[in-house]
Amino acid sequence: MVEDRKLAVLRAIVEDYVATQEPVGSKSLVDRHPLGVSPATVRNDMAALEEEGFITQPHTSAGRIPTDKGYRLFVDRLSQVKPLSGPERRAIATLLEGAIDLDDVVQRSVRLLAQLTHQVAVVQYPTLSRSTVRHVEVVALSASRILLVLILSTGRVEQRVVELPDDIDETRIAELRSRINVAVVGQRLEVAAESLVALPDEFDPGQRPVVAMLVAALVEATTDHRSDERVAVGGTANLAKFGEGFDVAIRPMLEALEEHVVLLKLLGEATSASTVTVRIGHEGPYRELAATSVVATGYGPGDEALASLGIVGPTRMDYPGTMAAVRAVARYVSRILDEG
Amino acid sequence: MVEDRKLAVLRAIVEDYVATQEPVGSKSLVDRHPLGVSPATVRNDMAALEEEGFITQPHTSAGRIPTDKGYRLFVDRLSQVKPLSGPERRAIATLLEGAIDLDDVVQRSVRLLAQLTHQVAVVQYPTLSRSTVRHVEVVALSASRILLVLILSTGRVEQRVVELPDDIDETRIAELRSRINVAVVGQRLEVAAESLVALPDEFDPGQRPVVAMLVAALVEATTDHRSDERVAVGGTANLAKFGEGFDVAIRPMLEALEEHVVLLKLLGEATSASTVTVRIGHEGPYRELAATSVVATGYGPGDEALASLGIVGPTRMDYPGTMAAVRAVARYVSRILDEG
DNA sequence: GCTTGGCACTCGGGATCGGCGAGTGCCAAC
DNA sequence: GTTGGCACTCGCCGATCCCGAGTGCCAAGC
Repeated sequence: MVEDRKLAVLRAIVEDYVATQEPVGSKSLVDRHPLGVSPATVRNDMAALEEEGFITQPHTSAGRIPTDKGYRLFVDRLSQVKPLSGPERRAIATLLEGAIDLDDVVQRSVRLLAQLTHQVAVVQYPTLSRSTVRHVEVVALSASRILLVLILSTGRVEQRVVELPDDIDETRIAELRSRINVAVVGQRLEVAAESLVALPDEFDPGQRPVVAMLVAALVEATTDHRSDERVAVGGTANLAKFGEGFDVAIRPMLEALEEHVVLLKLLGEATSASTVTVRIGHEGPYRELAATSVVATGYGPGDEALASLGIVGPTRMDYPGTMAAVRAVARYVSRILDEG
Repeated sequence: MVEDRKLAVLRAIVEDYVATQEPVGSKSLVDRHPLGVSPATVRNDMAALEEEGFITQPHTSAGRIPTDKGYRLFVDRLSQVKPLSGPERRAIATLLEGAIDLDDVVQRSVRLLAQLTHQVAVVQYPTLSRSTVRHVEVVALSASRILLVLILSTGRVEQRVVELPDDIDETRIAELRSRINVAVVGQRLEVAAESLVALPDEFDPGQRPVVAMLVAALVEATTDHRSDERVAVGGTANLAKFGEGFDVAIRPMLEALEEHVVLLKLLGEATSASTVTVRIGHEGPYRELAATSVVATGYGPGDEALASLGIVGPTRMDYPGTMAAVRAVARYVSRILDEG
């Protein structure tokens, strides 16, 4: 079947190009792959593939390299997922299980991902808005200074200091603490914010101003999405692999990595926890990143995606291996979050 | 005075080289600086400076560039501190004052430093060991799971979950909370750790195992210096300025930036809060970083250095400007920490 | 009708080479 | 100690050339 062989040729081109970083010609292709046909035949197929836009020549009289469209076809139809090796799985499991707290989980994941894929890894911190309130602590730092500590189901801790106009005694604080907790523990953040807003009305008129101040600080802490934008980046040193194509590839990537908003947008397209999303080259909104691809997926306890993680690298990358690594890490992280 | 002019020549060479990135010759030197002598004279001085090891020629028949020794002399004796502009000072102040919590302060500082210096900025999180305990919170997550939250004077929060063998009721927890706080609030971490170790003995023998478990977790949290090693890195995109000398300069830097331990060692030499330390090229322990310099200083409330911050960049950098920026940021950050 | 070997052609990359010019060191004169 | 003059050095740049990998096309073969 001719069509099948054409696809086999495309697959072979992608694999060779990713491995060697050099345009691949018809001769070397038949040498390295058991296609069972002559170079001339492969040339015909290549001409057809080029016609259809899957491959291109950097210049006349050079081999072919895949286009973004070619990579896309490869990723969608030609690549089978490459399962991780046993040792790799074990390494992931043991490394992540040693994590102490949420920060540590994120840090470790990002390192892990960078090591496994040899690319730049990006891990978004779990979103605040989808997590629930585990506990609210009210502490008197001095007679009129109150420290509020908000502990979330994901292990995240937010804190705010509130300066009160008047002194307040321990009994009051204890009462406040218990009533606030009764009102919000176990609720999702958005819901908790609503419950909080209604809270001052339940108190004596005399106390309401104080309660209102505390509530305001808490609401601010729950609705402040600044921290949603936190990401950890790792494996930047892998950029050094390039060497060639500096301006085209590395500079824009370094810039993007600084801009966490951009990163989040890139990752954000991948919201489902069960699928690995691949954005190839120009497919994204950023023209400067035309030479880079993003492989990302959501993660979180259950099948609910609290946040995304993934890698950013050159379009010319090992997609099957990378996708497998991203998926594996996402699963393990989700499991850890489930237990914690 | 001849010796004076030789130093003036050195200063001019450093300034020109930093500005143009190109070896500077005798002719262009006299054109751009009011030395009041002819190129020939400058050549004589240059020969002497080269003899003494302050400058060198990349190859015969090229201009001169400063050696590490030349930069050292320049930094120590020839450069006068370049005060920041008013707008710059104001920008620093307003940006840092908008910070919400410790994390935010660090993040903002690192960005600021990167922007001001156009180099890669590194800020170490305040060391745990020198800060004091502000509050310890004990929260029951379930009947037998306890969450410990340790809040420090620097605004840092550490948390640990402890699984108890038996259930524990709220009264006990309240008692534990209050006694633990009485024992440690206001103490430095090392002291607090000691107070904690003695604590179980004050309880009934029946309660001691539980107390001991909580204490162990707290002691671990206070003495765990893992978190001392936390650093924030920013401005990596500034590395793209290089372009040339990729392998020699950028690759090792990217690698060092990944290795936080290495970074800390580099910054760590700068422990004093009042002086800005400069390490030039080969002066440090890392041979791979021979093409890079570090400008760093300590910071912290009062004159006590809780941690370090600084920048890493090519030896060929604007030392006066960079030193001024590093010092200014350190001062403002210290002030913020003082108030918070 | 696909496949294949042959063949002329293209063109980028590396090697070679010569001229240009910035910069030097030295020396004699001031 | 400073200066102008001068011969010399050597890296950079552009021009030229050649090689070889790779192509497209065509005619013959299965």
